[in-house]
Amino acid sequence: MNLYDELTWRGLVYDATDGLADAFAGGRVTAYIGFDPTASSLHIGNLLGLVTLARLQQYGHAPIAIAGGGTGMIGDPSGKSQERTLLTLDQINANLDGIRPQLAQFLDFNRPDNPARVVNNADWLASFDLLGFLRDTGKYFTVNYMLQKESVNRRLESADGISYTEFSYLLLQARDFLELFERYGCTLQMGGSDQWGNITAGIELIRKVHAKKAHGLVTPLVTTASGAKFGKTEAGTIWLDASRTPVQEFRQFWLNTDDRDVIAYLKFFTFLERADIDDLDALVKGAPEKRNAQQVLADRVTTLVHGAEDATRAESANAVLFGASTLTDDVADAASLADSLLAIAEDVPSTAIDGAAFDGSGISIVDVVARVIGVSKSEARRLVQQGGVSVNDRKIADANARLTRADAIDRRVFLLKKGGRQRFVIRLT
RNA sequence: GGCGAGGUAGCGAAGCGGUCAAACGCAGCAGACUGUAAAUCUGUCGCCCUAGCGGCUUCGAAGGUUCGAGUCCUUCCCUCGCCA
Repeated sequence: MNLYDELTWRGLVYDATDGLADAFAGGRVTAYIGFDPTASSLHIGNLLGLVTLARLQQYGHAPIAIAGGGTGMIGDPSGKSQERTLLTLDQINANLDGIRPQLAQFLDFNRPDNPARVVNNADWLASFDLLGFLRDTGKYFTVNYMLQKESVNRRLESADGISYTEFSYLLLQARDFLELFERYGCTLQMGGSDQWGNITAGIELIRKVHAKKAHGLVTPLVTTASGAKFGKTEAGTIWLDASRTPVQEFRQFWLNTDDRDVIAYLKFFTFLERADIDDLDALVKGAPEKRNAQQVLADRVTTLVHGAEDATRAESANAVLFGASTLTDDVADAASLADSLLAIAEDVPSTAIDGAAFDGSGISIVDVVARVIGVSKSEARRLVQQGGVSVNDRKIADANARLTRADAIDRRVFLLKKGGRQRFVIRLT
């Protein structure tokens, strides 16, 4: 299968310029995607672009990831209904330091024919002088053209309007494409569907300045069947940085994927081939409760982002945490169960509590829940009373209940469950 | 600068001077049902406790009127619209 057909099969082609398939077929294409340094870590909303760049490289094309140190100074109005808060230069630089290695992780810099590049557009954008920019870049665009862009137009109609700063953003991103075209022969820009306007502006600029044809390809917005925003959970954004989103939690996110989404995600985010994905598709349809596709998705994506070692650790930690740990009173079993829970404590949400607190009359369940889960006592009490809390697989619905050392598994560890999918290990010290 | 509208819990949006911790919707959380899925139904959704017709802090900010203010008055701040 050629690259264009593969991208199409995977559902990654939301829109593309005419002739892109021929361009792929005609030889090595240099392509880029820009990433905004809005935070010190990328999140899974950026993942589709990263994986797509990697896919491109596998087919022998040359990927460039732009870390948007320059455009980040301005703020892309695309997909935003409100003016953005400007980041300080210090913040941007700190964020760039965080995301650069993440970008690099997905790409191969050592391929002799098509090495990857990570570049910072501040390298050229920051050094433009205003008059020069207006003459060299601004002159190529009519305001009429810019006003027609969806990102601008929507904001014109909104009550908040759009600042001159963000209005200018389009020119900067167009300039990026031109710059990469000139420096590296880059002829393709990719991005999410909200980037189409920015991308076509760059294509226009290259056509006007060099009379050359450049291409654009945008991927669809990743959606969830339930209508929730992709990449967000009750806990917030799913980050690629393990210090922000622990590997175990990252893996859980993928494991909890809706049946209706899982095949699409496998196509988007993994390198599995068509036959394998078709097999999984059949499994989802035939035996959805086995969650085979979700398992594979979780394993593949976690391995891709965090490496095989951490992915395996997360998998085994979750196996213990969610395993059918029938908590018996058998002393030998208790000891081994306690051992296995303590062994995974570092990889899962866990809290250490001074064991002495459990002596005598012990600690109230509400206090334990509030402390371990990190909610107010009112909320902890509510959780308990609504039957949402169990300790060592025993539901505790009495808000006045207390936990003592004797309640602990082998007198040294508790397994606390909140609702159906949140579990915490409590170590007595 | 002038005129007008408005600022209420994460968001949206009600709210005759008393029974307003504040209707309702969304999001969230929990329960039932399940498959660590979805849908549906139910409950819940400021904080604290000795858990009660309990206490405390909230309705842009500060003052004031009143036995009592989200609701009235004054000043200030902010947002939006129209006009200059």
